[in-house]
Amino acid sequence: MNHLTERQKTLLMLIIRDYIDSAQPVGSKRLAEHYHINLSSATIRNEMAALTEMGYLRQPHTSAGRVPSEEGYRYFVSEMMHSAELPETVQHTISHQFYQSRPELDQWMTLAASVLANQSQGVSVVAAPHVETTKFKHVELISTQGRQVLMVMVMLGGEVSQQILTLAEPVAQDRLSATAARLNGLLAGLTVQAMSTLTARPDPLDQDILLLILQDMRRMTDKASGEIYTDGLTNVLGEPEFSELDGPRRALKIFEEPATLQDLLTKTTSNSNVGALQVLIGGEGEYDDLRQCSLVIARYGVPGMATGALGVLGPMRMAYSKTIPTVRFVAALLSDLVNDNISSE
Amino acid sequence: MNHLTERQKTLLMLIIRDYIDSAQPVGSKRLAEHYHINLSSATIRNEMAALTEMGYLRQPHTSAGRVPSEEGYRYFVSEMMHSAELPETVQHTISHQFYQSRPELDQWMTLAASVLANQSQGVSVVAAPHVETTKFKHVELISTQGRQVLMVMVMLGGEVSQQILTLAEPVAQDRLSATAARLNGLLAGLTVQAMSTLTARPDPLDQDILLLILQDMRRMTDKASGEIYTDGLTNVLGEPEFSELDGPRRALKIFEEPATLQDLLTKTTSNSNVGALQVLIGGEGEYDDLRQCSLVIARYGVPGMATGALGVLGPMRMAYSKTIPTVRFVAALLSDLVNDNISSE
DNA sequence: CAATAGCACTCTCGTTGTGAGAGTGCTAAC
DNA sequence: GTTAGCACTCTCACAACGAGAGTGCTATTG
Repeated sequence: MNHLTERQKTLLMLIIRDYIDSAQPVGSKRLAEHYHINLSSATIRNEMAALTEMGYLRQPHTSAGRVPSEEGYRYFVSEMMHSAELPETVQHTISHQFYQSRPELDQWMTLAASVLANQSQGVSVVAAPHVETTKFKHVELISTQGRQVLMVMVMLGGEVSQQILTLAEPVAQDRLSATAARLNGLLAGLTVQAMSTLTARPDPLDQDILLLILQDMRRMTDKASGEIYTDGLTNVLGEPEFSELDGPRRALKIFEEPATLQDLLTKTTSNSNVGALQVLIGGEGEYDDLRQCSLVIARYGVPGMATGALGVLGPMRMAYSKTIPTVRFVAALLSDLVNDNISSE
Repeated sequence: MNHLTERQKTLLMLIIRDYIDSAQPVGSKRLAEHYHINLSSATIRNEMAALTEMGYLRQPHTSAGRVPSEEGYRYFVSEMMHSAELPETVQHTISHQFYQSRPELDQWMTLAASVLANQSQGVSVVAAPHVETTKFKHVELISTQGRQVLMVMVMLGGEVSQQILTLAEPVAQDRLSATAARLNGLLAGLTVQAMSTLTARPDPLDQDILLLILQDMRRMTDKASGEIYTDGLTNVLGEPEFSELDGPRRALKIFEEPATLQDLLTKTTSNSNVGALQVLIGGEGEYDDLRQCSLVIARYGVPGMATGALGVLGPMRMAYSKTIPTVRFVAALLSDLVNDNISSE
């Protein structure tokens, strides 16, 4: 595959770079003039023909400039992947924001989404970390009124789930506290699997709550990760390809279906390790709604403990050179934060 | 102002109705043919000229049909306001969804946003109810690791706030529980005001936590309502006025600035009672970004206890006849739910 | 033999012109 | 008061056309 001469390589890079910020087909003459390569337009034409032949470029119609093909972008990105680093000043600014925000998960998620969207000028998606082997830590039962009880569950990783239960009949706070205390002793450190093998509790209230806890933990394990945070929708609305075609507009529909989004994030990153970046260009033939878009995703967190995914969606000609390092950096940052949050346990 | 003859009235209604679902200027001939009024196109023209004179209609250019002006929409809406009711079957379907969902606030909010968006084909906004006189009920302190402590606070209305604290030094769960118990006894039922008059606690940990509780309750009171839920963005993206002009596109920017949205919701509904609907047409001269849009808002909840706001944003020619009853119905439904949730206290 | 200059060819795009169609306002007749 | 008729205006869709940009190919050059 990699039978490109050095000259073809730089040419291809230039073309893609130019197209990314002009959004218009780039021709041989323009290329020869704007960038000081010591080549005539004719030579460039020959090379361009070759690159087109090889599938890296495409021409919208006979006499227009060339436009990168998906293959072209892919090549471009693979070059970009290793080299690019976010400028130190930007790194500092971002870290600073994180460390001075309130140390809560949803603050971090929102911030991450915001940073990604601003830096990349695309739409950002951040999926909260999912504790992979959820272990029970603590439950609180708080009577709020009549028959309604607030149940707050804490997992070992710090994940919290709250739920309002409606009991068959009113129960005093004393009895609730006693039940909670007994269950805390019994369940501390257990996984869902371990819990399901327990024998029935003598006290019927204990038994009822136990079942609810089990059910809730299953629910948390089932949905791959918690919530999804998004930012930057308006960034992309202005792009030329979004105002004309309605192809890319369909892509935005994804953001209204959390389930689909979840699926996409987890599926595409499940086989990649934390720290590795994945770039999905033009839906890769699989995702029809993303035909004209690209997606840069990374998994973050502590493998085996808690991981989440985050990424940026944009037009196929998105500013990869900015997006890729940003995604990588934010993923690393969040990994650190998650790690700090878990490690002492 | 209301010097319209009966005939002008029906004509105006017909024109607006037609424009709402055709999105095209409506002419006298079309009107005479499609709807069986016993009038010739010439007569209709005369009436249309009169309506234009009075400011209810407008013509994009000399020889095109008429288009409703903002004033026209306003008239239309005021007629609609009282009469319209949601069909019973739809009412049942919606109620059903609510009563079979998990009885949690954020489930309800999400559902409300979804229902509003689907029914009205616009963008929905739902602001969680804000407990107006926040009263403390209960606090739990749970050691999660080292120096970090999870604080869960429950308010009388069932509102919950959780926060992770980092203490100066590790504290055992026993001591945390004791502190929580003491504070629960001390603070139960108090408002922020009442709390601030308390004298300092003897135990330094108690005192620290007390301050944090106070701070957190202030935070909850300050931000007018809790979170904002949104749905249906893609509904509106397809509308003709959104694909051409970028005026309305700016309106969507609002949804990325929770603060602005908050402001809009609270400001415009603060002087109206729960149950009353407000329709903002074309930004009413105040909101520049909403120039080409309309907004149907209602306040819901239990006045004096906990109220929130909800609404639908759409193009100026939105389906008011569906949106208005839906907004009213969902507001009433949420009011009931909030009421049920609070009343027994 | 790779690089280049030159040239004929192709395709898009913005402009201009034109005619059909839709809608209006006005006046005169019912 | 209502309507028929008519002249007028304006938009919109379509066609023609020329400028401009870009290409591929071939002959020439260092």
